[in-house]
Amino acid sequence: MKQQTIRWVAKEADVNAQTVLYYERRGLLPAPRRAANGYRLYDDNAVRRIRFIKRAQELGFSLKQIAALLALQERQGASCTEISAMAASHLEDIEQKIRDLERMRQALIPLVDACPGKGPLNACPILDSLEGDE
Amino acid sequence: MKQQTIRWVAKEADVNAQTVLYYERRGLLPAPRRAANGYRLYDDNAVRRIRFIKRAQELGFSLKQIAALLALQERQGASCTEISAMAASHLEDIEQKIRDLERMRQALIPLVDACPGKGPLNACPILDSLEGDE
DNA sequence: CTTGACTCCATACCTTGGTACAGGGTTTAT
DNA sequence: ATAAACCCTGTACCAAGGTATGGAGTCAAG
Repeated sequence: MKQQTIRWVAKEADVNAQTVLYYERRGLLPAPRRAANGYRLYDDNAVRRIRFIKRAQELGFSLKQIAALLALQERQGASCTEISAMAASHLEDIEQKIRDLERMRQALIPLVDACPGKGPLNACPILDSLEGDE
Repeated sequence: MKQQTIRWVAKEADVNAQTVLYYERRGLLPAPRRAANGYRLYDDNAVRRIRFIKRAQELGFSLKQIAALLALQERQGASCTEISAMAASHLEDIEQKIRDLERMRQALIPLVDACPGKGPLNACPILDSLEGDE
């Protein structure tokens, strides 16, 4: 398991080297070992850790949540309970966002449909709606 | 149509007075008339304008997009075409976001279902998935 | 031995939609 | 006349997830 530079780990995990530093500052990556010259030394574990972060981001987790997941993962004697709770809560957040967007969509569709796409603005149903014809 | 202070317009439109200033800086509200002492003077049009902004925000439009909508609304001789195009494009953005969230949801559901919610972490399907069992 | 590529650290900048604060003038009420 | 409450301008701050820049040290090749 040879130790490599920040540029190496960044390339392996397909992120920017700056981003690796950023993750370290955010507590998502542990402070790495240092070479004699002060350079950071990374190994495969660091690559795996960054890939973990990326996958969690793809599932919509924020870096803050991911930090919590990683902390749990590290903690000796932790059980699935908290991980499961976080995932379930995050799933609810996502479902809430979907509902919010779905509501916007349902409000927009009739407006887009009703708008002739030409003609004067004073007859535009979209603007009418925004101007508050309630 | 009597002229009133920033506090009044903020209260009428149900926003913070600071927010009114912010909208002015962002070009969403025109620079208002001033009283002799330099105080801003607003009328009902300003209230309507802020409410327009709020309603557009509820439909998911960004302030930048709203500024564009307002500019079109002001422009003499503008037609529905551009408004319609903006709304349609925004609707597509929303639908894309819904698809993205839906994808996350479909990835999360089996994980949450599979996780026993108790027991050791090394058997947690959620962490397994994030650790990259592809 | 010098140039280019890399690293270090610290700090600034970006977007979005505000909110807060400092330091000053004004207005209103007591 | 003085304190509370309001207004002005300009600036800084917040979250989130980075990206960029500056000045300095280091390392490998020609």
